[in-house]
Amino acid sequence: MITNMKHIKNKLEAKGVKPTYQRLCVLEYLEKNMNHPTVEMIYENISKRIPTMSKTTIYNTLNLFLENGLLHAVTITGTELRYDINTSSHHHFLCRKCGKIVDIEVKCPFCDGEITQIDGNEIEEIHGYFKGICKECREKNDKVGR
Amino acid sequence: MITNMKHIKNKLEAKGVKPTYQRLCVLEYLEKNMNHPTVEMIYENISKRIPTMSKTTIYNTLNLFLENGLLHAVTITGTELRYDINTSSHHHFLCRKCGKIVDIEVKCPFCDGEITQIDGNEIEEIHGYFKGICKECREKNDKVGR
DNA sequence: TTTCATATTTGTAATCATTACAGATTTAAT
DNA sequence: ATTAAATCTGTAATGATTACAAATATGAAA
Repeated sequence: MITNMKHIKNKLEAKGVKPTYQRLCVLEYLEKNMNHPTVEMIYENISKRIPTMSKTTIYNTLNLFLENGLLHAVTITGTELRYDINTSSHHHFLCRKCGKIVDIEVKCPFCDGEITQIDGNEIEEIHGYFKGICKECREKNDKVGR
Repeated sequence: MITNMKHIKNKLEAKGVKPTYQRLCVLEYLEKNMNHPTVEMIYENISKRIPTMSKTTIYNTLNLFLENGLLHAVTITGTELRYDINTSSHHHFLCRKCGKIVDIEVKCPFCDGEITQIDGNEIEEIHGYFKGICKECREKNDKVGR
């Protein structure tokens, strides 16, 4: 699947965000890399193409995208924010061994948006986080143990 | 309800943690303040009683408690860790207006511990985070708007 | 009780993620 | 082409957390 720049541009304009070159690059990276990258990962990659790219611009752009609903932030590690282009309702799994974050496509009673408040608290966002050992790390561990 | 030091001491010893004075104070504070305090809040309060208390000791102690299952960490804000003495299965709500974190006692399919893995990933921890406007902020807002 | 090894605490410095800010550059309309 | 506004850049500041080494406390052995 090829993510072309025209599609990226349309996506920005549809949300009322002016499509600058830097913004196009950030959004394109996020569409190609859906592994919930850190700011550092995004910066490192885009710096190769745009050597003058500033990390501040990455932060500004990501915050702008967040405000306009182009992204979701994942706070699962507690020490850094991860970014997720997949804004549909889903949960996340963090492996405590390799640090990988994977999407969890699982139904929960809150995902469908039917429940709008709990105990009088108005719900705008729902985040489900699982932590443990991922499939790959478990299999790797089994081999070593044999 | 009075949380006496003897009970705190027993709780530490039951988990194999040597009950030093600093550790007793941190655990006592957490039992009395179940509003998911930050490190700063814990430090500020205990400093009043123990003026020599070091923030590093707070961090060391909290990490020790985490390792020994005396606490849970809440990563809901993304920029700081919050600490929760309530280690039973429950979820959290963060108000984007006042920043308050409240416990959400709601049943979800994962809370009961019956589901131990998803897509081959072994689940050790489950965290449910809701974000929105809390009951108090909503009511306050209604009054102003009238 | 003294001695000594070990664990704990303390304070400072370092690190890492993020934001603030001001100057430089680009954009878009006139 | 001019010019005002928006955007980008780089550095400095902030805030949370950890690293580390010196100081202190603890507990067992003599």
